Amino acid sequence: MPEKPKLETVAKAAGVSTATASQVMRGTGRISEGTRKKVLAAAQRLHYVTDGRAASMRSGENREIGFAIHQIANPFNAEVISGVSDLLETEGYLVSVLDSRDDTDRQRRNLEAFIRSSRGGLLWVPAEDTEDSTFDLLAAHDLSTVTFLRRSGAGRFDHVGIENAAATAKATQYLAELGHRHIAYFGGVAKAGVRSERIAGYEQALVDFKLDLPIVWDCFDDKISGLSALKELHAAHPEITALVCNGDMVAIGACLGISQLGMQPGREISVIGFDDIQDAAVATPPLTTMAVSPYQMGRKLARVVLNRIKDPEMPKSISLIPAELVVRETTGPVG
Amino acid sequence: MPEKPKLETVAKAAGVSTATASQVMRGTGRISEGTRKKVLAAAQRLHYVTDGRAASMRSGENREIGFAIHQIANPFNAEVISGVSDLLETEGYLVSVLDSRDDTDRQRRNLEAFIRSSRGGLLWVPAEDTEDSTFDLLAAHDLSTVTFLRRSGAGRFDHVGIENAAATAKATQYLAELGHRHIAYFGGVAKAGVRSERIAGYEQALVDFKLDLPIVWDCFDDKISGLSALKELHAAHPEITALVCNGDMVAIGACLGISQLGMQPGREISVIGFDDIQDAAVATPPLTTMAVSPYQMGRKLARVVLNRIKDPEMPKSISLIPAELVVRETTGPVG
DNA sequence: GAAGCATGGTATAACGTTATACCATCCGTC
DNA sequence: GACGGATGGTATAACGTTATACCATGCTTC
Repeated sequence: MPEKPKLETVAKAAGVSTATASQVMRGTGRISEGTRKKVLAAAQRLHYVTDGRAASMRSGENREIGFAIHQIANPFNAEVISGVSDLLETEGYLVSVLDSRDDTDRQRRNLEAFIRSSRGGLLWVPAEDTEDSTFDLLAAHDLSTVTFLRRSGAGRFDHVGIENAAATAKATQYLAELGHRHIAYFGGVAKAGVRSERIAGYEQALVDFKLDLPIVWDCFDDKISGLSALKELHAAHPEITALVCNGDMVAIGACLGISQLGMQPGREISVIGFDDIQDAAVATPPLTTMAVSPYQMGRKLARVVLNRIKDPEMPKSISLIPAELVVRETTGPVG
Repeated sequence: MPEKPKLETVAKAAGVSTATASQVMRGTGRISEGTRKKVLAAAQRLHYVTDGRAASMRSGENREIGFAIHQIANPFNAEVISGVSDLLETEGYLVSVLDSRDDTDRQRRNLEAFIRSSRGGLLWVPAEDTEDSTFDLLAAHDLSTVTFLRRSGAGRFDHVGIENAAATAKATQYLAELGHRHIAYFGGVAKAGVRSERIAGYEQALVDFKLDLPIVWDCFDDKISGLSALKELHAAHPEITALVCNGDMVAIGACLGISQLGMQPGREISVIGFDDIQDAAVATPPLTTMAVSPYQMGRKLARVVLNRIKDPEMPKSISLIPAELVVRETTGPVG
């Protein structure tokens, strides 16, 4: 295996200086067609690839964007990543993903890695319970950072998120209009962040429609947890006829539980999910849910970070995207 | 916002040379406790983080490993990533993921990015139809590269994969022993790679058990495609009583289709999936499938790349992991 | 043919680390 | 008190690029 080729190798092979070779590789347009061809041919032949570390150190530019995410194994997030990369790729950037799995230590190591390598920009879904010191660390190194979904950091970063409270209020209102009076908030465990915003919207709607006191039922946001938690909830509160859920996975789990109890989702108990993941439409029965387009959110996120890179001085922005009620078959009039 | 701190800043603040500061940060153990404390304090105060580009360029080491994957939005792959990172993190490495979505152009850009940044190691699930030139490119830059799942590159890389042929042979054998004679291979579209290995195992078993001629039914590997493809298959070949599937998603889709046709998976038509994703166990009915532990495969993958980094001269290795038949409720005697 | 200018090439000093080699002290020993 | 060996600190040359400034050449133009 030959030595890794560097610019010097290419330049020598083409019979020019490294300065010239560099200009050809960057396409400054100052080099004559003849020498350009020679250099390009040599580069191709030697499989030359610029050393991005040296280039980025010298030029201060880095076209690799980091995405620090809380959970890669999540179809919603996967779609977001697609949206982000599609847009950034058209601008010549590229997105590398680090998964913290909602572990704050791992998250810190991941973010430090992004700082170490001086990524050109940083997209970040902060883990639940992220320490203030982590926000401080990031603020101290001005990478162009955008927080996503979970807003924190005291306005020191751009943010893209969902109108959570408005969404759950809308869901609750819809159920109220169908005649439901005993509506629970179902799923999730966090006390702060996104979930607390959603619970706030739900509680506000209960007040507005003069409904029963809120019941918030904790459980992890996956199908299996949702299934067993639904049974517990039904045992403890048989009066409940409708659920506003923290996510589609847990909502589908709840529907499974309802079926296993010999009832039917949308008849005895209505269920509204959140996210509109792919499975929601093909679940049995198809799930009523609050839809936000993760792909579109990803594109928005990309646009925000590009703006920040272009103009680091611009005041921080906040973009909140509304969720839309998609009625399928897990909701119906109280009966 | 203050300037980004560099080693010089820290050294000055602590009243020592950059050489000393560097030694403290790296923990060479040659520096006295007193100065060590001073430097560490200054570093902390200034939120100093080593510039990995400079460090890696000078030292030739890079503790960031790249994972070029064909599809991030895939629960199997997500588990693999967890396994890889867990093991690598204990060794002080860190895994960043690039998703090519089975697009060979995007894949090439991604791999070039890894080469540009001289990642310490490279894990790679080659996209279907990867060009030879891409393998050449990688071979020319000896990053420690390990291919995963899809074997190619003419033995120039280490490889970790699944015993595909043996697995589908085992699945087919099990169905044959239940009395099935008309067994189809269901799902997938690729003509080469993993799927062709699996089809080979299936066909071999048909021969061994003197069964009907093979029927291979193409369709994309997701639930919805599986659902409609099953109906087409049943219309075209009503004699078929069992399916060996290319993946769990498509198998679950097939089960949905069977139900919609008024039959019951495991009764009129038996179905065996592949992968044993989380949903397989909670599907209705629970899916019989060929299980491989993605998490364990991830750990294996990590071990292989670590060995390669430690000893670049060692001959290339191939590790094939067997799949195990997990019997649930979608298979039963022919009847 | 001298002045002015565009064109195309190059020498060189950064960028922020780390590895090497070197130097100053101090301590103990005979 | 001269010598040998730790111990702990530092000056300096890389690593592979790119930006800047500079230089040589040839072409206009009057």
